[in-house]
Amino acid sequence: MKILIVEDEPKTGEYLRQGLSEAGFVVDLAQDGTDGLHLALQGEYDLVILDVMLPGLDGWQVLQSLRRRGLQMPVLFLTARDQVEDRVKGLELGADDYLVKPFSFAELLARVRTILRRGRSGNESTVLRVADLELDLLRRRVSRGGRRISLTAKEFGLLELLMRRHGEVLPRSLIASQVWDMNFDSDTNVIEVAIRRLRAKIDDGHEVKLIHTVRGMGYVLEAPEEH
Amino acid sequence: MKILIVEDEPKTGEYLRQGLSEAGFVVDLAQDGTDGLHLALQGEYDLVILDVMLPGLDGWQVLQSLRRRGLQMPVLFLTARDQVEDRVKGLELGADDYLVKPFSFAELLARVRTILRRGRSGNESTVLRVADLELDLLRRRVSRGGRRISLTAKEFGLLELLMRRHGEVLPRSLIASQVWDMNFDSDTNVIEVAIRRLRAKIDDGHEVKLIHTVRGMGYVLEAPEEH
DNA sequence: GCACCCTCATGAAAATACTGATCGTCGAAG
DNA sequence: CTTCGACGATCAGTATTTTCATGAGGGTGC
Repeated sequence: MKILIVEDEPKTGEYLRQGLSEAGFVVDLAQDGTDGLHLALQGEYDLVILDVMLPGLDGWQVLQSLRRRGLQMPVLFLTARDQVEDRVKGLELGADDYLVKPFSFAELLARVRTILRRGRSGNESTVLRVADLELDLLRRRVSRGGRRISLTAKEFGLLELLMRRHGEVLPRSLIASQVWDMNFDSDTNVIEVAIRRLRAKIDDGHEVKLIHTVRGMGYVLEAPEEH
Repeated sequence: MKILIVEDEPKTGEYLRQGLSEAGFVVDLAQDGTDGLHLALQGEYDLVILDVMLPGLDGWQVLQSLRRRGLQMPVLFLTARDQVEDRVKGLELGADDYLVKPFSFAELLARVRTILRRGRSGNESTVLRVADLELDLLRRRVSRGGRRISLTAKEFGLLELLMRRHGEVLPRSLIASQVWDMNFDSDTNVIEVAIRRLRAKIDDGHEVKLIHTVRGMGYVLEAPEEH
């Protein structure tokens, strides 16, 4: 899950980035409306968190531009205490929720999780399952065949992506941009290495392998066909 | 399921009413203690949410009157962060649980559901248990394996959070916002230090450790897997 | 003065990235 | 059908970076 934060105050922005990334999200941070809009237009975010008070292009203009260009990702906006009209305006423009500053990080996290869950048609569960492999998003735990497996943060993020889109072949460039915050830089093999480590934990010692390489295309996680 | 909210601040009350009714509860709202008590005495509520700071008849008096007249419905009360005595007092008077302001709506909802699920079960509800570790909210005491452990206020608050959400990995920023009132402060390591002190009291000298670090993600309290 | 809780500095450990070598697989050509 | 070449995948070992634990020092409030 990838989140864009648009917040001009560096300290707040940095803190939000840090906190959300501990909570398992991939986070980009833009310092003003123009940059924010630019990034958001790439369309690769699952959620945008938008401060309304921004120098230059303000929060509504960003939101408006996004919606006008057909981008439908959820938007959570941050507004000042007594600006009640703000929230009405924001919701009219198509925001999904708002938070009044100052807010607690716990509150933000709860909202973010609610919004992201909402999209997935009623699936209240925090557990992803493929065959006998389970990944619990909230507890941040993974198990296969009931046996607990401990993963590092990157491994967890990678597996989460593979499981969310299981059955789908994911190109390396996609993996690079979702799990790492990099645009594919061909002279590194971080991904191969990460896949290898993940395989060691997930597939080694199991008859049925779940992670498969698709030559020239990428990787896919799926339970093999029955015969 | 019918809930009564007693809250004098209109904005908060309205917010709670709205949220809970969206969640599928039937909700009544009283603006002061007298009205609240009056409504509650009709005895048709499954839960009462009670702000302790009320003009006129305060939360305690309402709670006390209810219990004295034999009404046993669960009561969840709302208290300020620094009023530790309030929490004890409330539990002593027969409330079922409390929530510290400011809280997130998600938190409230979770607490409400827990209380309604378990029904009214008196003082048992004031003790949190994980493995051989016990935390008594009412007496503000902690023990492990029957041996008493004395904690400071911060340590107690931290442990309470960890125990309430045991099994869940808690990001530092979440901990910071819940236990401290630090919402956007990143350059501090209070949490590491507090965890260390807590570990010294909870885990040192025990074979099974309950507090675990999850690198890059946060901390979790849980009993290790059995094999 | 005594708890308590914060900050700071430092070292250790873990996670991650990089390097370069080897291995496998696929397709083209014989 | 077989062989060979090339590209990508895999792997181990090492370097680097990030994160965490820890002990000490100092301030604050009761």
